[in-house]
Amino acid sequence: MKKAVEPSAERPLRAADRIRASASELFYREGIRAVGVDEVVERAGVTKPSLYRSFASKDDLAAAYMRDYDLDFWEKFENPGGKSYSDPREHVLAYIRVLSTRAVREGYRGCGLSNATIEYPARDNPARQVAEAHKKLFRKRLRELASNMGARHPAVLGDALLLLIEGIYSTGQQSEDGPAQSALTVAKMLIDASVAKG
Amino acid sequence: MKKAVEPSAERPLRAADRIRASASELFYREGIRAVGVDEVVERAGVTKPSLYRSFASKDDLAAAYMRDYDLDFWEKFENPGGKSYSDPREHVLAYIRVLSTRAVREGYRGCGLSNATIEYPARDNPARQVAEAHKKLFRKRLRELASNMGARHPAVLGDALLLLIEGIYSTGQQSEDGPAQSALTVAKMLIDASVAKG
DNA sequence: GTGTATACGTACCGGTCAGTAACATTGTCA
DNA sequence: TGACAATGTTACTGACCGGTACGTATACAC
Repeated sequence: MKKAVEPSAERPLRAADRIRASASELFYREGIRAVGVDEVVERAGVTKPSLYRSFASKDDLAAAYMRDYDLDFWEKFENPGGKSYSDPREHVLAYIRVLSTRAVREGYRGCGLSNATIEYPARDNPARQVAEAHKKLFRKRLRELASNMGARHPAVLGDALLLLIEGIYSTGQQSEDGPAQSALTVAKMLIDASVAKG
Repeated sequence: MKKAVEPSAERPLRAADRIRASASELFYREGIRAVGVDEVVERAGVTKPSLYRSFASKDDLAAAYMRDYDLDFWEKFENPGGKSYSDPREHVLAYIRVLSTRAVREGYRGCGLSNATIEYPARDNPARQVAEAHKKLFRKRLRELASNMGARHPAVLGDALLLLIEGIYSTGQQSEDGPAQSALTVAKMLIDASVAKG
């Protein structure tokens, strides 16, 4: 049998992957602009040309970071705390519970996608474009969940939850002991006020 | 009568002030890290040594930008749309109305203070410190207004409003036609659900 | 072994960035 | 007129940053 020419699984971990991992960690913690490519490759234990063989530019690497972040996000959102939920209300509340717990811990750095949007105001930036596409989908998903909850105005409840969640991302970086600790209560208020009673 | 030695009012506008104005505009629009000192002085119509005669470093200039922003913010917050309000509920709603109108317009760039916190994750950064102090005060002020509204739990309503407002700042940059358009409705929901009826 | 492809490293380039030194110019007030 | 304060002019530095030209090591094919 011919040895499979799969683009290599296992193995000590290829340079490109080490770079992705290193970039994800550094870009999230310090911000994309603040981190130089030298720092990325050093932490990855590889050299610069290896980076530019797999990524066309730093912008391209940043976009890859965004895509990785996006994947990771959906895993966390759809299975908050590692569990899956059938009830949309419990689903959203579980995500917010897990999120707001993380958000009040020291060193929390918010949502990498939202942060990138702030670091790169230019619409045509590749990283920003990934982030924008993500947020569009996230909004749609929240609206869907709001609808499944039986909200009178799913669009409004969806937006309310999105505003709340983005508020958690943002204030979580501003201080520990921040408003995120009230987030779960607020989420319940919003849902209960939006869903027809009885 | 001796001519007052006020630190100079009127006059064609001093270099330091032109620099502050230029920096404020550029830092807000493009982000602090993205703007070089050369660009700041060029727009101000002055030269680099003038900048460094009035500011110790770029970080110091960024901190000055934060202080200017802070002043401007409180003016906008306490007198939304140029009017003053005695009723706390109307006051907050007026701010959110004006804010969310701005936030759905193209080119909106959110809150300069929140953005700086994201650009500078390090706690000891001078600009970030100004931003953090500001947010602490803002939270306190919102709690105060929530209390004046007669909220059952002023801390919770204050935090809810803060989360909402930060959510507007953030999502306003992500797209026009964004969730900010629902913000006023959401604010009313939050307040009504938090204030004892009857 | 020799060819070939893959994966990686060494060393460097040009540009930009924050910050400065030294000196010239202007306006104001006495 | 003379002194002082504020600003402009020019030119420079050293660090960093994104990006690249080019050489090297390993492994498999025949």
